[in-house]
Amino acid sequence: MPRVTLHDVALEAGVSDSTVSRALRGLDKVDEGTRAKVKDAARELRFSFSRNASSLASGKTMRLALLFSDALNTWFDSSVLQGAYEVLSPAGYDIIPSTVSTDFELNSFLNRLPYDGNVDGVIVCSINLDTAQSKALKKLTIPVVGLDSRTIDGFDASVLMDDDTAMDDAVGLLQGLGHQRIAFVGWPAPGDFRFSSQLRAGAFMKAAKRLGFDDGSVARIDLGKMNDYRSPDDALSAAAARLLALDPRPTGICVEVDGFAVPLIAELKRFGVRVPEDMSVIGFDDTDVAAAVEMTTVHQNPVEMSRLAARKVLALMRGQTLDEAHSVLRPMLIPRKTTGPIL
Amino acid sequence: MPRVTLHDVALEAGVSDSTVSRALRGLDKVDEGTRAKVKDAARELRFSFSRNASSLASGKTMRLALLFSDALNTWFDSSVLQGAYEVLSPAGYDIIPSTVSTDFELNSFLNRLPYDGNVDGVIVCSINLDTAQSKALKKLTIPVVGLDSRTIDGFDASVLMDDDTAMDDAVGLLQGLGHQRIAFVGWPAPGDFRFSSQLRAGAFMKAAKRLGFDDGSVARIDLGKMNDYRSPDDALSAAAARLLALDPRPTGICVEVDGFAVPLIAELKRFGVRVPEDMSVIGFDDTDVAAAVEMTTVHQNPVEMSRLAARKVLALMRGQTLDEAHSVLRPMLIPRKTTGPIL
DNA sequence: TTGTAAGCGTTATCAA
DNA sequence: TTGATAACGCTTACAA
Repeated sequence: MPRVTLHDVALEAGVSDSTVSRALRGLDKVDEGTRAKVKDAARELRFSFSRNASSLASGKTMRLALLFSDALNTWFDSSVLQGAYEVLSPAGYDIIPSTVSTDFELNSFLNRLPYDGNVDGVIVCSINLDTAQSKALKKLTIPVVGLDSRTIDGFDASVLMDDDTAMDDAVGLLQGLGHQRIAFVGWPAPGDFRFSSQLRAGAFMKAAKRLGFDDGSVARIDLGKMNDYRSPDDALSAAAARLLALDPRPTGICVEVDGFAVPLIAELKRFGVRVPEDMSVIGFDDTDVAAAVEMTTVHQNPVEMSRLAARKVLALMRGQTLDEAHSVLRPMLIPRKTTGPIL
Repeated sequence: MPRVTLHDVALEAGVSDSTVSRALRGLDKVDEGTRAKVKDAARELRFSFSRNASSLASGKTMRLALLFSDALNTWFDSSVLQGAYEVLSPAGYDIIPSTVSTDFELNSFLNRLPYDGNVDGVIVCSINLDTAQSKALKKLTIPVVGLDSRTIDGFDASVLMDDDTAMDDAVGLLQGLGHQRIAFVGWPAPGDFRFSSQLRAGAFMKAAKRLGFDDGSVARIDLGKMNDYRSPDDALSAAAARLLALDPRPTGICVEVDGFAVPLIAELKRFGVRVPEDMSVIGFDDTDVAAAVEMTTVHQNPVEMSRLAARKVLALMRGQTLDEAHSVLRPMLIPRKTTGPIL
């Protein structure tokens, strides 16, 4: 099956190559009559552009890279994929996902980028860059937007969640329900990175302080990295054990992500701790699972966040300037059945 | 930031362009001394290949298209993305997801493909092709593998689940628990397509017959398409209402997908039907949500299926032949807490 | 409004 | 083992 080229269409339509190019790309300064003729020929021959050739000639690749630090089938990452696809695909862009799980991989990615020319833009997801990495980004000629990153440094644009306010809401709910002793349970992240973990734990401590909890009544459980455990179940047991060992034992906890909070509740039950009678639990994300078990959680919408980020790269790739380069979204606390008053 | 080209490296290393190309691609017939020299120059200049130029010259794009009929952030599709990424990325391939939701879109995709030359292969996911479409595929010069499709017609290779056996297991469990009246609840699929719905409904009816249920004791609820409803909640209410209207009312049901089964259970509870006391429910997929609510379901592993499919395209793209082009995987019934004996 | 021709950055063929 | 040189399929000045 020999490739049908622009030239074939030109021959068929009886015009020059450049006219075909112009006609098919919808440029002006083309007689509508010839355009119709060309389109007919193209349709008949089933012509479609070689993106490679177009890219090579024009310098635009019409491709965008999405960089993740976790698996593509996680709730957050797959939502980002979908959101980005929704806005980029109609604009004619292909999206190309990649993942990195170590700083080494991240650095290779970042180092290759500036000289690479294989994509027109990048969305970087849930990755916190260090100073050197941010600096590397600044040298790029293609736009890079950060999504769910800690800082906006180095990014041409970004979309972040306001974790502080969310945490105020969450801790505020526990306080309002009468809880005096509270704790934060960090999620053992996969890979080398610390994600936003440190962020949420820090936000929790700040919120607690702001709301008047004293040091003795606030605990923080840091479980390290997932790789430190033989299995996710082990991490879960560790979390439950450490929680119950706390003295005084907290009656209200925030768990960094829903995906860890839901099985933790089951694990707690196994230890004889009822939720919410003995302990109130608040998660973060509002995934399907959280909704299914009616867990109180902090809702965020990564599809929407990603659409916004994609609109930003798109504008930047088109050479436009953004009126608001850096957006901060407000997550929303959804009280459900895993939080209750002190009995 | 001017692009660093192969030529720049050649200049730096004091050799010809072609030598750089050969050296960097690891081809033989290159003196190891010069190769080292070239590599040094490349590293120093931070050179990386332009995929576009390589593709144009070589005819290989090193890109693979993934075609879905549903959103990228669904459980199944995102798992496929991840599985494919795991095997194709190390092999140097980029993966490019696209979605189609109408037959028209599907046809445009298929028609463009053969003359397109923008990808080296395609994985088609959960899409049932009609005869004309299968025929169109056969003309392609790039390999196309089907994943979770109804038939293997037109595909160079495929990975399917054995829905029949799974259904035998599911219906068998209900029967074993003493249920005399059973029903299948179809999931109102989004978009134009019917996915594997018809397949599972059909498999259910067959399994029931095989196990000795007579026509009067088996019901099948077809809810049409999601687009027919104002909201997913409406579809849910419709399902529950139709179920309860059944006379005699079934005591055991199979629901096409977990994602519909879980909220349906909640809806049933609202109607005063307890699960499993009044009605046993079996789902399909074994998603996180199913596990979280301890629902009996039929487990399948789309990440693993996708890895297998990806290995197949990869081999085909490399011109190898497959010893087993078409694989059928066996799903597994996981009994949990939504099924119980007749009380 | 249309055509000519020079790239774009590689690979591949053929000589050397 | 290396080096010219002609593709690859398109875009884009510039000329007509």
